[in-house]
Amino acid sequence: MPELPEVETVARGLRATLPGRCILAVRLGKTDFLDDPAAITRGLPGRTIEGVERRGKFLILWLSRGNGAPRPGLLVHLGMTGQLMVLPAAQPAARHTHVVIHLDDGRELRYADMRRFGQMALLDEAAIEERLGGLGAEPLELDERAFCVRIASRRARIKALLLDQHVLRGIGNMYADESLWRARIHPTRLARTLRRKELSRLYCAIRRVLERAIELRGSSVSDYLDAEGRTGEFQRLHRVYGREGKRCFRCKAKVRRMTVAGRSSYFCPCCQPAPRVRRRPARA
DNA sequence: CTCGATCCCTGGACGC
DNA sequence: TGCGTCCAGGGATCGA
Repeated sequence: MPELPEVETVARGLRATLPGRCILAVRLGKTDFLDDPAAITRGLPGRTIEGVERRGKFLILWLSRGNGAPRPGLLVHLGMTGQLMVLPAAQPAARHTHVVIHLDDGRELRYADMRRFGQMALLDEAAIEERLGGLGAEPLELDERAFCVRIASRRARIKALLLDQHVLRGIGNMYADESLWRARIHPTRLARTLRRKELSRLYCAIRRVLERAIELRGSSVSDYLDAEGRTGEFQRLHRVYGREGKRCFRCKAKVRRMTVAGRSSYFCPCCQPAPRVRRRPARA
């Protein structure tokens, strides 16, 4: 599952090799996940890739503009199973490859996505800004005070807030659970009940987890691969995610799983004590 | 504002 | 061996 560290790893891989390359042609497979397939096949050829940016879980390939027109960009979201790789044209395409972008150096930028939960759109800069305008802050560019301001007054459960891309952008289910475990906070705690010390622990935990995960090129739990086709290694440092029934690394209690905000949440019932009062709609 | 439910999609795990 | 069923989840959307 590509979250911030995985997308950052892909972005770095693409940034190392794509800028300056010109797009010769585009070939599409299944197109049901593209908002405008024709815009992509018509609009990409002839453009030069100028830069690669990540925003939350989105990637933007900035492209050369034609005669004073607004700057175009290819906006990409990897969804659950999306992979972007730069490979020699001679190499056979992997299964579920749905977008092939031919480059002027004999390589191809390929997008494969088994479940097609991803997105890809060719838009001008204003449209990209508009589309991404609702995103929250970059977790690694936010100081502790600003983090507290965003979280402290909210009534929602902390896990739901961490997953909400309008609050912080880039955190998904794995890194939310890993951060909450490190901060010793139960996923159903209401954000506004978190004490200052807990908020501080959570802020630090998020930073450490994301920074370390980026160093290790992300987590390959299912089929995540980076732009060069390599796996990440941070899954080796996972402490709770996917470890239901196994022993907590801190206290040896058994890791539990419950659904929070519609997603599986793994936590240690001992290190991350549940809130005492659960909200129940009063019913006469 | 916050919640749960629903949909999109495929492969892998599981039960019989 | 083979089939059916369930589940995983990012994000959008809808109704409560």
